Amino acid sequence: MQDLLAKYGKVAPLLSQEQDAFTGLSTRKRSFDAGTNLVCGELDDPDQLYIVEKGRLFASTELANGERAITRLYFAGDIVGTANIPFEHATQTITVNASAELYIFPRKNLIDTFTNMPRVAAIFYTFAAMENAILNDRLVSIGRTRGKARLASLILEIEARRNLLLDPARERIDLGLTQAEIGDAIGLTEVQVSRLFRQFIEDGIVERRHGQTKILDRGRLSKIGQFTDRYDDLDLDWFEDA
Amino acid sequence: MQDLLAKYGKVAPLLSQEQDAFTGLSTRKRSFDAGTNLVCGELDDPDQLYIVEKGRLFASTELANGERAITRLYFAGDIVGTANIPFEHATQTITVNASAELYIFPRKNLIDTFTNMPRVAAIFYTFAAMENAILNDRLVSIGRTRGKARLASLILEIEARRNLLLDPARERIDLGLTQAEIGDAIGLTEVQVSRLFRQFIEDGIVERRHGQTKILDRGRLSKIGQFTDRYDDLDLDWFEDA
DNA sequence: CGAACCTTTGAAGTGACTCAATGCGTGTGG
DNA sequence: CCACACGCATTGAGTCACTTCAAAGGTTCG
Repeated sequence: MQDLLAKYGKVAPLLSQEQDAFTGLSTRKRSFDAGTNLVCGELDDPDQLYIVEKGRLFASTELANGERAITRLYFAGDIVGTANIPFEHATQTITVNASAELYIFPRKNLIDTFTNMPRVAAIFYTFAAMENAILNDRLVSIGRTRGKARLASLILEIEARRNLLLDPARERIDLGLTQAEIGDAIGLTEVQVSRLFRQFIEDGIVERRHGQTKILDRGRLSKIGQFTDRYDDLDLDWFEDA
Repeated sequence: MQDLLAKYGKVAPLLSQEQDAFTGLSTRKRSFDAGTNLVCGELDDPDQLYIVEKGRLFASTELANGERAITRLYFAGDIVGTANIPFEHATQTITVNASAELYIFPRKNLIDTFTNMPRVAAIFYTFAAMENAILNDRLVSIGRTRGKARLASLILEIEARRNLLLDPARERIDLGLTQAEIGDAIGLTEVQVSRLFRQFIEDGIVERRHGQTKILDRGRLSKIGQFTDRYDDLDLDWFEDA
Protein backbone atom coordinates (compact mmCIF):
# COMPACT_ATOMS: atom_id res chain seq x y z
CA MET A 1 0.00 0.00 0.00
CA GLN A 2 3.04 2.25 0.24
CA ASP A 3 2.99 3.29 -3.42
CA LEU A 4 -0.63 4.18 -3.29
CA LEU A 5 -0.20 6.24 -0.19
CA ALA A 6 2.88 7.90 -1.61
CA LYS A 7 1.05 8.76 -4.78
CA TYR A 8 -2.11 9.87 -3.06
CA GLY A 9 -0.20 11.70 -0.39
CA LYS A 10 1.84 13.56 -2.97
CA VAL A 11 0.15 16.86 -2.46
CA ALA A 12 -2.28 16.17 0.35
CA PRO A 13 -0.59 14.16 3.08
CA LEU A 14 -3.03 11.76 4.65
CA LEU A 15 -3.93 11.92 8.31
CA SER A 16 -3.07 8.72 10.10
CA GLN A 17 -6.73 7.84 10.51
CA GLU A 18 -7.14 8.31 6.77
CA GLN A 19 -4.24 6.01 6.11
CA ASP A 20 -5.98 3.49 8.29
CA ALA A 21 -9.16 4.01 6.32
CA PHE A 22 -7.34 3.27 3.11
CA THR A 23 -5.75 0.19 4.52
CA GLY A 24 -9.05 -0.89 6.06
CA LEU A 25 -10.77 -0.73 2.68
CA SER A 26 -9.00 -3.84 1.62
CA THR A 27 -10.29 -7.20 2.70
CA ARG A 28 -7.21 -9.09 1.63
CA LYS A 29 -4.06 -9.08 -0.39
CA ARG A 30 -3.30 -11.65 -3.04
CA SER A 31 -0.63 -12.56 -5.56
CA PHE A 32 -1.40 -13.16 -9.21
CA ASP A 33 0.78 -14.70 -11.90
CA ALA A 34 1.36 -13.00 -15.20
CA GLY A 35 -1.30 -14.03 -17.66
CA THR A 36 -4.14 -14.22 -15.16
CA ASN A 37 -7.42 -12.56 -16.07
CA LEU A 38 -9.04 -10.91 -13.08
CA VAL A 39 -12.37 -9.85 -14.44
CA CYS A 40 -13.44 -11.46 -17.63
CA GLY A 41 -16.78 -10.48 -18.99
CA GLU A 42 -19.66 -12.03 -17.12
CA LEU A 43 -17.57 -14.71 -15.51
CA ASP A 44 -16.15 -12.80 -12.67
CA ASP A 45 -17.42 -10.31 -10.17
CA PRO A 46 -17.20 -6.66 -11.14
CA ASP A 47 -17.99 -5.77 -7.56
CA GLN A 48 -14.42 -5.32 -6.56
CA LEU A 49 -11.63 -2.86 -7.04
CA TYR A 50 -7.96 -3.65 -6.85
CA ILE A 51 -5.07 -1.52 -5.73
CA VAL A 52 -1.76 -2.46 -7.28
CA GLU A 53 0.96 -3.03 -4.71
CA LYS A 54 3.41 -4.53 -7.18
CA GLY A 55 3.36 -5.69 -10.78
CA ARG A 56 1.61 -4.48 -13.88
CA LEU A 57 -1.80 -4.95 -15.44
CA PHE A 58 -3.87 -3.76 -18.35
CA ALA A 59 -7.54 -3.34 -19.12
CA SER A 60 -8.90 -4.53 -22.43
CA THR A 61 -12.14 -5.05 -24.29
CA GLU A 62 -12.79 -7.66 -26.92
CA LEU A 63 -14.86 -6.91 -29.99
CA ALA A 64 -17.38 -9.15 -31.68
CA ASN A 65 -14.91 -10.00 -34.45
CA GLY A 66 -12.30 -11.19 -31.97
CA GLU A 67 -10.10 -8.14 -32.13
CA ARG A 68 -8.98 -6.62 -28.87
CA ALA A 69 -8.36 -3.09 -27.66
CA ILE A 70 -6.23 -2.25 -24.65
CA THR A 71 -7.57 0.89 -23.04
CA ARG A 72 -5.41 1.41 -19.99
CA LEU A 73 -2.16 0.32 -18.36
CA TYR A 74 -1.80 0.00 -14.60
CA PHE A 75 1.26 0.33 -12.42
CA ALA A 76 1.94 0.12 -8.68
CA GLY A 77 -0.25 2.56 -6.80
CA ASP A 78 -3.07 2.55 -9.33
CA ILE A 79 -6.66 1.73 -8.59
CA VAL A 80 -7.82 -0.90 -11.02
CA GLY A 81 -11.35 -1.49 -12.23
CA THR A 82 -12.94 1.94 -11.92
CA ALA A 83 -14.87 1.54 -15.15
CA ASN A 84 -16.58 -1.60 -13.84
CA ILE A 85 -17.89 -0.03 -10.63
CA PRO A 86 -21.16 1.43 -11.85
CA PHE A 87 -22.34 -1.65 -13.72
CA GLU A 88 -23.79 -4.97 -12.94
CA HIS A 89 -21.54 -6.77 -15.38
CA ALA A 90 -17.91 -5.99 -15.99
CA THR A 91 -17.28 -3.81 -19.02
CA GLN A 92 -13.66 -4.74 -19.46
CA THR A 93 -11.20 -7.49 -18.80
CA ILE A 94 -8.27 -6.94 -16.47
CA THR A 95 -5.14 -8.91 -17.32
CA VAL A 96 -2.06 -9.35 -15.17
CA ASN A 97 0.93 -8.39 -17.17
CA ALA A 98 3.82 -8.87 -14.80
CA SER A 99 3.22 -10.94 -11.69
CA ALA A 100 1.36 -8.76 -9.26
CA GLU A 101 0.31 -8.29 -5.68
CA LEU A 102 -3.04 -6.67 -5.28
CA TYR A 103 -5.17 -5.39 -2.47
CA ILE A 104 -8.72 -6.42 -3.12
CA PHE A 105 -11.78 -4.67 -1.83
CA PRO A 106 -15.46 -4.90 -2.58
CA ARG A 107 -17.03 -1.71 -3.77
CA LYS A 108 -19.51 -1.69 -0.92
CA ASN A 109 -16.66 -1.02 1.48
CA LEU A 110 -16.28 2.32 -0.22
CA ILE A 111 -19.45 3.86 1.11
CA ASP A 112 -18.42 3.33 4.73
CA THR A 113 -15.11 4.94 4.10
CA PHE A 114 -16.73 7.80 2.23
CA THR A 115 -18.96 8.34 5.24
CA ASN A 116 -16.19 8.44 7.78
CA MET A 117 -13.46 10.03 5.69
CA PRO A 118 -14.81 12.55 3.21
CA ARG A 119 -11.31 13.44 2.16
CA VAL A 120 -10.77 9.88 1.03
CA ALA A 121 -13.92 10.25 -1.05
CA ALA A 122 -12.44 13.37 -2.61
CA ILE A 123 -9.24 11.47 -3.35
CA PHE A 124 -11.11 8.66 -5.07
CA TYR A 125 -13.11 11.16 -7.06
CA THR A 126 -10.01 13.08 -8.03
CA PHE A 127 -8.25 9.98 -9.23
CA ALA A 128 -11.23 8.84 -11.24
CA ALA A 129 -11.19 12.29 -12.81
CA MET A 130 -7.51 11.93 -13.60
CA GLU A 131 -8.10 8.58 -15.22
CA ASN A 132 -10.64 10.41 -17.31
CA ALA A 133 -8.04 12.89 -18.46
CA ILE A 134 -5.64 10.08 -19.33
CA LEU A 135 -8.30 8.34 -21.40
CA ASN A 136 -8.95 11.65 -23.16
CA ASP A 137 -5.30 11.86 -24.05
CA ARG A 138 -5.31 8.37 -25.50
CA LEU A 139 -8.42 9.19 -27.47
CA VAL A 140 -6.78 12.23 -29.00
CA SER A 141 -3.65 10.27 -29.79
CA ILE A 142 -5.45 7.39 -31.45
CA GLY A 143 -8.09 9.47 -33.18
CA ARG A 144 -5.95 12.21 -34.58
CA THR A 145 -2.35 11.10 -34.98
CA ARG A 146 -0.51 8.57 -37.14
CA GLY A 147 1.21 5.43 -36.02
CA LYS A 148 4.60 6.99 -35.32
CA ALA A 149 3.14 9.49 -32.89
CA ARG A 150 1.03 6.86 -31.18
CA LEU A 151 3.93 4.53 -30.60
CA ALA A 152 6.16 7.33 -29.38
CA SER A 153 3.46 8.48 -27.01
CA LEU A 154 3.00 4.99 -25.60
CA ILE A 155 6.70 4.50 -25.00
CA LEU A 156 6.87 7.81 -23.17
CA GLU A 157 3.80 7.01 -21.11
CA ILE A 158 5.21 3.71 -19.95
CA GLU A 159 8.54 5.29 -19.17
CA ALA A 160 6.95 8.09 -17.17
CA ARG A 161 4.77 5.75 -15.16
CA ARG A 162 7.67 3.44 -14.47
CA ASN A 163 9.84 6.32 -13.35
CA LEU A 164 7.44 7.17 -10.56
CA LEU A 165 8.51 3.90 -8.98
CA LEU A 166 11.93 2.94 -10.24
CA ASP A 167 15.20 4.75 -10.47
CA PRO A 168 14.75 6.99 -13.53
CA ALA A 169 18.42 6.55 -14.31
CA ARG A 170 17.76 2.96 -15.32
CA GLU A 171 17.79 3.41 -19.01
CA ARG A 172 16.47 0.13 -20.28
CA ILE A 173 12.70 0.05 -20.18
CA ASP A 174 10.73 -3.14 -20.12
CA LEU A 175 7.61 -2.18 -22.01
CA GLY A 176 6.02 -5.32 -20.66
CA LEU A 177 3.89 -5.79 -23.75
CA THR A 178 4.33 -7.89 -26.87
CA GLN A 179 4.17 -6.02 -30.13
CA ALA A 180 0.71 -7.43 -30.70
CA GLU A 181 -0.37 -5.97 -27.36
CA ILE A 182 1.23 -2.65 -28.18
CA GLY A 183 -0.81 -2.72 -31.35
CA ASP A 184 -3.97 -3.33 -29.37
CA ALA A 185 -3.10 -0.36 -27.19
CA ILE A 186 -2.49 2.11 -30.00
CA GLY A 187 -4.88 0.80 -32.62
CA LEU A 188 -2.44 -0.81 -35.05
CA THR A 189 -1.55 -4.34 -36.14
CA GLU A 190 1.50 -6.11 -34.80
CA VAL A 191 2.97 -5.96 -38.29
CA GLN A 192 2.78 -2.20 -38.35
CA VAL A 193 4.18 -1.94 -34.82
CA SER A 194 7.17 -3.98 -35.92
CA ARG A 195 7.76 -1.73 -38.91
CA LEU A 196 7.47 1.42 -36.79
CA PHE A 197 10.00 0.09 -34.30
CA ARG A 198 12.39 -0.67 -37.16
CA GLN A 199 12.01 2.91 -38.35
CA PHE A 200 12.70 4.31 -34.90
CA ILE A 201 15.75 2.08 -34.68
CA GLU A 202 17.02 3.10 -38.13
CA ASP A 203 16.54 6.74 -37.21
CA GLY A 204 18.54 6.24 -34.03
CA ILE A 205 15.65 7.18 -31.78
CA VAL A 206 15.46 3.98 -29.77
CA GLU A 207 17.36 0.75 -29.32
CA ARG A 208 15.82 -2.65 -28.65
CA ARG A 209 17.61 -5.57 -27.11
CA HIS A 210 16.24 -8.66 -25.39
CA GLY A 211 12.80 -7.14 -25.32
CA GLN A 212 14.12 -4.07 -23.52
CA THR A 213 13.86 -0.64 -25.01
CA LYS A 214 16.27 2.22 -24.56
CA ILE A 215 15.52 5.77 -25.58
CA LEU A 216 18.46 7.22 -27.48
CA ASP A 217 17.01 10.51 -28.64
CA ARG A 218 14.44 11.71 -26.15
CA GLY A 219 14.07 15.07 -27.85
CA ARG A 220 12.94 13.61 -31.11
CA LEU A 221 10.74 10.99 -29.44
CA SER A 222 8.93 13.66 -27.40
CA LYS A 223 8.47 15.83 -30.42
CA ILE A 224 6.94 12.95 -32.33
CA GLY A 225 4.80 11.70 -29.45
CA GLN A 226 3.69 14.88 -27.68
CA PHE A 227 2.92 13.00 -24.49
CA THR A 228 1.95 14.94 -21.36
CA ASP A 229 2.35 13.21 -18.03
CA ARG A 230 -0.83 13.82 -16.07
CA TYR A 231 0.67 12.54 -12.85
CA ASP A 232 3.11 15.45 -12.96
CA ASP A 233 0.41 18.03 -13.09
CA LEU A 234 -1.84 16.84 -10.27
CA ASP A 235 -3.45 19.44 -8.08
CA LEU A 236 -4.97 18.05 -4.90
CA ASP A 237 -5.13 21.36 -3.08
CA TRP A 238 -8.74 22.04 -3.78
CA PHE A 239 -10.04 19.92 -0.94
CA GLU A 240 -7.22 20.75 1.41
CA ASP A 241 -8.98 23.15 3.78
CA ALA A 242 -11.70 20.71 4.70
CA MET B 1 -31.64 20.47 -12.09
CA GLN B 2 -34.56 18.17 -12.76
CA ASP B 3 -32.76 16.09 -15.39
CA LEU B 4 -29.78 15.58 -13.20
CA LEU B 5 -31.88 14.48 -10.30
CA ALA B 6 -33.97 12.26 -12.51
CA LYS B 7 -30.88 10.63 -13.93
CA TYR B 8 -29.11 10.32 -10.61
CA GLY B 9 -32.24 9.24 -8.86
CA LYS B 10 -32.88 6.54 -11.43
CA VAL B 11 -31.93 3.70 -9.18
CA ALA B 12 -31.20 5.39 -5.88
CA PRO B 13 -33.84 8.00 -5.12
CA LEU B 14 -32.32 10.92 -3.31
CA LEU B 15 -33.41 11.92 0.15
CA SER B 16 -34.78 15.44 0.22
CA GLN B 17 -31.76 16.69 2.15
CA GLU B 18 -29.57 15.16 -0.53
CA GLN B 19 -31.55 16.91 -3.21
CA ASP B 20 -30.93 20.10 -1.31
CA ALA B 21 -27.24 19.27 -1.16
CA PHE B 22 -27.15 18.87 -4.90
CA THR B 23 -28.96 22.10 -5.45
CA GLY B 24 -26.80 23.84 -2.88
CA LEU B 25 -23.63 22.81 -4.73
CA SER B 26 -24.34 25.32 -7.39
CA THR B 27 -23.52 28.93 -6.86
CA ARG B 28 -25.45 30.16 -9.85
CA LYS B 29 -27.16 29.29 -13.07
CA ARG B 30 -26.28 30.88 -16.37
CA SER B 31 -27.23 30.79 -20.02
CA PHE B 32 -24.72 30.33 -22.80
CA ASP B 33 -25.12 30.81 -26.52
CA ALA B 34 -24.14 28.16 -29.01
CA GLY B 35 -20.53 28.61 -29.98
CA THR B 36 -19.29 29.79 -26.60
CA ASN B 37 -16.17 28.22 -25.20
CA LEU B 38 -16.39 27.67 -21.47
CA VAL B 39 -12.92 26.51 -20.60
CA CYS B 40 -10.27 27.14 -23.15
CA GLY B 41 -6.79 26.16 -22.26
CA GLU B 42 -5.13 28.44 -19.77
CA LEU B 43 -7.50 31.30 -20.28
CA ASP B 44 -10.32 30.14 -18.12
CA ASP B 45 -10.67 28.66 -14.70
CA PRO B 46 -10.67 24.88 -14.51
CA ASP B 47 -11.86 25.17 -10.92
CA GLN B 48 -15.47 24.73 -11.77
CA LEU B 49 -17.82 22.03 -12.84
CA TYR B 50 -21.03 22.54 -14.76
CA ILE B 51 -24.26 20.62 -14.67
CA VAL B 52 -26.24 20.79 -17.86
CA GLU B 53 -29.83 21.89 -17.29
CA LYS B 54 -30.59 22.36 -20.96
CA GLY B 55 -28.68 22.37 -24.23
CA ARG B 56 -25.71 20.45 -25.52
CA LEU B 57 -21.94 20.72 -25.23
CA PHE B 58 -18.81 18.89 -26.20
CA ALA B 59 -15.28 18.55 -24.87
CA SER B 60 -12.37 18.78 -27.24
CA THR B 61 -8.60 18.99 -27.29
CA GLU B 62 -6.52 20.74 -29.89
CA LEU B 63 -3.26 19.26 -31.15
CA ALA B 64 -0.08 21.09 -31.96
CA ASN B 65 -0.77 20.86 -35.69
CA GLY B 66 -4.16 22.54 -35.32
CA GLU B 67 -6.22 19.39 -35.63
CA ARG B 68 -8.92 18.83 -33.07
CA ALA B 69 -10.36 15.80 -31.33
CA ILE B 70 -13.76 15.74 -29.69
CA THR B 71 -13.67 13.35 -26.78
CA ARG B 72 -17.08 13.60 -25.20
CA LEU B 73 -20.61 14.84 -25.83
CA TYR B 74 -22.76 16.25 -23.04
CA PHE B 75 -26.54 16.33 -22.69
CA ALA B 76 -28.96 17.60 -20.07
CA GLY B 77 -28.21 16.01 -16.72
CA ASP B 78 -24.51 15.50 -17.37
CA ILE B 79 -21.71 16.80 -15.22
CA VAL B 80 -19.27 18.68 -17.42
CA GLY B 81 -15.58 19.15 -16.80
CA THR B 82 -14.66 16.11 -14.75
CA ALA B 83 -11.35 15.70 -16.53
CA ASN B 84 -10.26 19.20 -15.53
CA ILE B 85 -10.88 18.77 -11.81
CA PRO B 86 -7.56 17.30 -10.72
CA PHE B 87 -5.35 19.75 -12.57
CA GLU B 88 -4.23 23.28 -12.21
CA HIS B 89 -4.80 24.07 -15.85
CA ALA B 90 -7.67 22.85 -17.94
CA THR B 91 -6.88 19.82 -20.07
CA GLN B 92 -9.73 20.27 -22.49
CA THR B 93 -11.96 22.89 -24.01
CA ILE B 94 -15.69 22.81 -23.42
CA THR B 95 -17.80 24.17 -26.26
CA VAL B 96 -21.49 24.98 -26.18
CA ASN B 97 -23.15 23.23 -29.02
CA ALA B 98 -26.80 24.16 -28.67
CA SER B 99 -27.66 27.10 -26.46
CA ALA B 100 -27.43 25.90 -22.92
CA GLU B 101 -28.35 26.62 -19.35
CA LEU B 102 -25.79 25.47 -16.86
CA TYR B 103 -25.47 25.27 -13.12
CA ILE B 104 -22.01 26.34 -12.17
CA PHE B 105 -20.16 25.32 -9.09
CA PRO B 106 -16.59 25.60 -7.91
CA ARG B 107 -14.92 22.33 -7.15
CA LYS B 108 -14.19 23.37 -3.57
CA ASN B 109 -17.91 23.22 -2.84
CA LEU B 110 -17.67 19.50 -3.42
CA ILE B 111 -15.75 18.70 -0.30
CA ASP B 112 -18.41 20.20 1.98
CA THR B 113 -21.09 18.20 0.28
CA PHE B 114 -18.98 15.05 0.42
CA THR B 115 -18.63 15.62 4.15
CA ASN B 116 -22.30 16.06 4.87
CA MET B 117 -23.72 13.70 2.26
CA PRO B 118 -21.53 10.67 1.67
CA ARG B 119 -24.08 9.23 -0.68
CA VAL B 120 -23.68 12.24 -2.91
CA ALA B 121 -19.96 11.52 -2.92
CA ALA B 122 -20.71 7.98 -4.00
CA ILE B 123 -22.94 9.29 -6.77
CA PHE B 124 -20.24 11.61 -8.06
CA TYR B 125 -17.72 8.81 -7.94
CA THR B 126 -20.06 6.44 -9.71
CA PHE B 127 -20.73 8.89 -12.50
CA ALA B 128 -17.06 9.62 -12.97
CA ALA B 129 -16.58 5.87 -13.24
CA MET B 130 -19.33 5.67 -15.82
CA GLU B 131 -17.73 8.42 -17.84
CA ASN B 132 -14.64 6.27 -17.73
CA ALA B 133 -16.53 3.36 -19.22
CA ILE B 134 -17.93 5.57 -21.97
CA LEU B 135 -14.45 6.81 -22.84
CA ASN B 136 -13.29 3.20 -22.96
CA ASP B 137 -16.02 2.43 -25.44
CA ARG B 138 -15.00 5.32 -27.67
CA LEU B 139 -11.40 4.20 -27.48
CA VAL B 140 -12.32 0.72 -28.62
CA SER B 141 -14.47 2.08 -31.40
CA ILE B 142 -11.85 4.48 -32.73
CA GLY B 143 -8.89 2.20 -32.21
CA ARG B 144 -10.26 -1.02 -33.58
CA THR B 145 -13.09 -0.38 -36.01
CA ARG B 146 -13.40 1.21 -39.46
CA GLY B 147 -15.18 4.39 -40.36
CA LYS B 148 -18.59 2.86 -40.99
CA ALA B 149 -18.75 1.32 -37.54
CA ARG B 150 -17.55 4.51 -35.88
CA LEU B 151 -20.14 6.67 -37.55
CA ALA B 152 -22.92 4.19 -36.83
CA SER B 153 -21.86 4.04 -33.22
CA LEU B 154 -21.86 7.83 -32.88
CA ILE B 155 -25.32 8.17 -34.39
CA LEU B 156 -26.65 5.55 -31.99
CA GLU B 157 -24.95 7.19 -29.03
CA ILE B 158 -26.47 10.56 -29.79
CA GLU B 159 -29.86 9.02 -30.33
CA ALA B 160 -29.73 7.08 -27.08
CA ARG B 161 -28.66 10.09 -25.06
CA ARG B 162 -31.30 12.25 -26.64
CA ASN B 163 -33.98 9.67 -25.95
CA LEU B 164 -33.36 9.91 -22.22
CA LEU B 165 -34.80 13.40 -22.43
CA LEU B 166 -37.04 13.66 -25.46
CA ASP B 167 -39.88 11.61 -26.72
CA PRO B 168 -38.18 8.59 -28.32
CA ALA B 169 -40.93 8.49 -30.92
CA ARG B 170 -39.55 11.64 -32.50
CA GLU B 171 -37.76 10.09 -35.36
CA ARG B 172 -35.72 12.93 -36.75
CA ILE B 173 -32.52 13.35 -34.81
CA ASP B 174 -30.58 16.56 -34.72
CA LEU B 175 -27.03 15.34 -34.41
CA GLY B 176 -26.05 18.87 -33.47
CA LEU B 177 -22.65 18.55 -35.07
CA THR B 178 -21.30 19.56 -38.44
CA GLN B 179 -19.70 16.80 -40.45
CA ALA B 180 -16.31 18.25 -39.62
CA GLU B 181 -17.16 17.98 -35.92
CA ILE B 182 -18.42 14.44 -36.39
CA GLY B 183 -15.08 13.71 -38.00
CA ASP B 184 -13.26 15.15 -34.98
CA ALA B 185 -15.36 12.92 -32.75
CA ILE B 186 -14.70 9.67 -34.60
CA GLY B 187 -11.22 10.32 -35.94
CA LEU B 188 -11.99 10.91 -39.62
CA THR B 189 -11.92 13.85 -42.01
CA GLU B 190 -15.07 15.70 -42.96
CA VAL B 191 -14.64 14.37 -46.48
CA GLN B 192 -14.78 10.80 -45.31
CA VAL B 193 -17.74 11.52 -43.05
CA SER B 194 -19.61 12.88 -46.04
CA ARG B 195 -18.82 9.78 -48.08
CA LEU B 196 -19.89 7.46 -45.29
CA PHE B 197 -23.20 9.26 -44.92
CA ARG B 198 -23.78 8.92 -48.65
CA GLN B 199 -23.15 5.21 -48.35
CA PHE B 200 -25.59 4.86 -45.46
CA ILE B 201 -28.14 6.79 -47.48
CA GLU B 202 -27.61 4.69 -50.59
CA ASP B 203 -27.96 1.55 -48.52
CA GLY B 204 -31.22 2.82 -47.08
CA ILE B 205 -29.92 2.83 -43.54
CA VAL B 206 -30.49 6.50 -42.76
CA GLU B 207 -32.09 9.54 -44.33
CA ARG B 208 -30.80 13.09 -44.03
CA ARG B 209 -32.86 16.19 -44.55
CA HIS B 210 -32.26 19.76 -43.40
CA GLY B 211 -29.45 18.61 -41.20
CA GLN B 212 -31.75 16.15 -39.46
CA THR B 213 -31.07 12.45 -39.51
CA LYS B 214 -33.62 9.68 -39.48
CA ILE B 215 -32.77 6.07 -38.87
CA LEU B 216 -34.48 3.87 -41.44
CA ASP B 217 -32.93 0.52 -40.67
CA ARG B 218 -32.04 0.34 -37.00
CA GLY B 219 -31.17 -3.32 -37.19
CA ARG B 220 -28.44 -2.84 -39.72
CA LEU B 221 -27.16 0.33 -38.07
CA SER B 222 -26.83 -1.43 -34.70
CA LYS B 223 -25.12 -4.39 -36.28
CA ILE B 224 -22.59 -2.08 -37.94
CA GLY B 225 -22.06 0.12 -34.90
CA GLN B 226 -22.27 -2.27 -31.96
CA PHE B 227 -23.01 0.53 -29.55
CA THR B 228 -23.89 -0.29 -25.95
CA ASP B 229 -25.73 2.32 -23.95
CA ARG B 230 -24.02 2.60 -20.60
CA TYR B 231 -26.82 4.65 -19.11
CA ASP B 232 -29.09 1.66 -19.55
CA ASP B 233 -26.92 -0.61 -17.56
CA LEU B 234 -26.28 1.53 -14.48
CA ASP B 235 -26.19 -0.17 -11.12
CA LEU B 236 -26.36 2.23 -8.20
CA ASP B 237 -27.42 -0.35 -5.66
CA TRP B 238 -24.01 -0.93 -4.21
CA PHE B 239 -24.15 2.05 -1.89
CA GLU B 240 -27.82 1.73 -1.17
CA ASP B 241 -27.69 0.34 2.36
CA ALA B 242 -25.61 3.17 3.72
C1' DC C 1 -27.92 39.38 -53.62
C1' DG C 2 -23.96 38.04 -51.73
C1' DA C 3 -21.12 36.14 -48.03
C1' DA C 4 -20.16 32.61 -44.99
C1' DC C 5 -20.47 28.17 -43.91
C1' DC C 6 -21.29 23.53 -44.81
C1' DT C 7 -21.41 19.61 -47.90
C1' DT C 8 -20.30 17.02 -51.91
C1' DT C 9 -17.42 15.08 -55.52
C1' DG C 10 -13.23 13.74 -58.10
C1' DA C 11 -8.45 12.34 -58.60
C1' DA C 12 -4.21 11.14 -56.80
C1' DG C 13 -1.43 9.65 -52.93
C1' DT C 14 -0.29 7.14 -48.59
C1' DG C 15 -0.46 4.80 -44.18
C1' DA C 16 -1.85 0.81 -42.59
C1' DC C 17 -3.96 -3.86 -43.39
C1' DT C 18 -4.00 -8.71 -44.94
C1' DC C 19 -1.95 -12.78 -46.03
C1' DA C 20 1.76 -15.62 -45.95
C1' DA C 21 6.28 -17.09 -45.20
C1' DT C 22 10.47 -16.95 -42.61
C1' DG C 23 13.42 -16.09 -38.68
C1' DC C 24 14.56 -16.09 -33.92
C1' DG C 25 14.84 -17.48 -28.84
C1' DT C 26 13.53 -20.05 -25.09
C1' DG C 27 12.04 -23.81 -22.68
C1' DT C 28 10.70 -28.81 -22.70
C1' DG C 29 10.97 -33.56 -23.31
C1' DG C 30 13.37 -37.37 -25.34
C1' DC D 1 22.40 -32.13 -25.16
C1' DC D 2 19.90 -32.03 -29.15
C1' DA D 3 15.43 -31.55 -31.46
C1' DC D 4 11.40 -29.70 -31.60
C1' DA D 5 7.60 -26.78 -30.57
C1' DC D 6 5.75 -22.54 -29.37
C1' DG D 7 5.38 -17.76 -29.05
C1' DC D 8 7.06 -13.64 -30.82
C1' DA D 9 9.17 -10.69 -34.42
C1' DT D 10 10.27 -9.66 -39.16
C1' DT D 11 9.70 -9.08 -44.12
C1' DG D 12 7.54 -8.80 -48.73
C1' DA D 13 3.76 -8.18 -51.97
C1' DG D 14 -0.67 -6.74 -52.93
C1' DT D 15 -4.83 -4.26 -51.48
C1' DC D 16 -7.80 -1.07 -49.15
C1' DA D 17 -9.50 2.70 -46.24
C1' DC D 18 -8.77 7.01 -45.64
C1' DT D 19 -6.24 11.37 -46.62
C1' DT D 20 -5.09 15.47 -49.20
C1' DC D 21 -5.97 18.90 -52.35
C1' DA D 22 -8.98 21.30 -55.07
C1' DA D 23 -13.16 22.80 -56.95
C1' DA D 24 -18.05 23.21 -57.12
C1' DG D 25 -22.76 22.92 -55.22
C1' DG D 26 -26.27 24.03 -51.37
C1' DT D 27 -28.26 26.66 -47.50
C1' DT D 28 -29.00 30.15 -44.62
C1' DC D 29 -28.94 34.69 -43.14
C1' DG D 30 -28.12 39.50 -43.04
